[in-house]
Amino acid sequence: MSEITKKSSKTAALIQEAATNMFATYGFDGTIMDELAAKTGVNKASIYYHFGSKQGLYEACMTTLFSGVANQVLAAIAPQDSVFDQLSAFIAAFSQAAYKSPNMPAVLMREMASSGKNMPKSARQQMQRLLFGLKTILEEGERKGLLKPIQPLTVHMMIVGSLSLYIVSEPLRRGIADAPQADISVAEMTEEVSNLIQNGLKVTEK
Amino acid sequence: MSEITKKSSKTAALIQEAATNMFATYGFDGTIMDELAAKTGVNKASIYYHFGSKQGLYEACMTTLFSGVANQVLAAIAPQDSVFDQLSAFIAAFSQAAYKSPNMPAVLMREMASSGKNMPKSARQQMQRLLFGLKTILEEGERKGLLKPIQPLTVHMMIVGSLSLYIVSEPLRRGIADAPQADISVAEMTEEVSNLIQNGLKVTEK
DNA sequence: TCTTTTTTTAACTAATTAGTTAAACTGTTT
DNA sequence: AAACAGTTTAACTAATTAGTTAAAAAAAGA
Repeated sequence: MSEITKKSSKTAALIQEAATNMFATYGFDGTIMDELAAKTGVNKASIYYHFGSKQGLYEACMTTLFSGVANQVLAAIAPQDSVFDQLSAFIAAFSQAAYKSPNMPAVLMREMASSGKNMPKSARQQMQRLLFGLKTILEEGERKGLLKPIQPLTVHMMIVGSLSLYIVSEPLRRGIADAPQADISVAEMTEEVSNLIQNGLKVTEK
Repeated sequence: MSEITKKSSKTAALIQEAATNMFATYGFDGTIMDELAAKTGVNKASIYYHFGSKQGLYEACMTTLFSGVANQVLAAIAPQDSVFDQLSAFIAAFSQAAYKSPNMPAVLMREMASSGKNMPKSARQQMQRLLFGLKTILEEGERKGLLKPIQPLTVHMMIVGSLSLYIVSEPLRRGIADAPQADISVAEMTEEVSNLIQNGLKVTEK
């Protein structure tokens, strides 16, 4: 073990995991370092030893939380597939990534509401890469005469906005006892979003 | 003047307006009462006199912020119109309401990320009424054989999620200087969302 | 105009919060 | 085994935060 010991990496990871959950649930200001220490069983000074400050901890959490999102989504897209399959794969992969890590959409929404001022550059870049990947699909579809022209940002917002809102609202929807039938699973939601977007963009015969 | 004086209603309104902006920007925990007092030029004790507590102030702000949203949207729908026009009017009215009051989508997103735990019942009811109004349109469209079957919640999430995310991300998008052409106006976004959803739901000839 | 009620104020309070210190403990290297 | 480096700890600190008090000021009512 050279720079980082086993113990230290375990402690740091434990802190980071708990902190990510708290930041997603309570926001930056609502996450209290004493509570985080209590939650992890780690002494508060250890947190400062490993991460330097609350802000430093936040940035580490965000960097990890958003790292790989774009990779996962872009990796799910096979360029030789039809643009419809590419689009479908994009939506499904984003949905899966967000569902597997609900802290990500929650933080994304908080950061957007705060004008992204605490969002590290690396996280922003991940979002940019998503938009660019989607743009590539849409442009190809338009070029082949299969998809209608549309602003990539519109489609991006519809995918990210709807699925993020759906996923983070799960606890709230579960609490609404008067509308049990109104709720749907993430798989169903994803498929419906995907179908609607594909049908909405598909060039139809006139 | 009986229960509430002119001066008191002016002061309370001034506090509430400034507080709403701050809650939307910084969240509940990030909004500091001393700063709110400084921003309004009102003594902090006056805030407590009028609203009782920070939580009481928050609830007053939220109640006002969300009041009328459903009314505005539902009022924009003419039941004798085609379901496409109804849908279009729904989307346009929500977009306008959110754009005119960007604090609303910002708070909505924050509250969703926090499982809505600080969201007053009245605000929740407004959202429920929106979903119900949309459900009515979709069911009518399906009954008439004009719209494909789809879960109202899916469409609701797509409208609210995409437009809210778009509107609150405006400051962030403006800050991204390397993609000026990638941005679009709210009118264009609204129209594209509306067209895509309508085309995506439209029953086509086989 | 006087009395009552409402509102605002300056100053204060107790609790909370992010962060710090230096010693003790643990792990690594020679 | 000793020296060095890394990590954790208990206790502490200064600043901040939500909230309070009682008097002064303003507004309303008779």
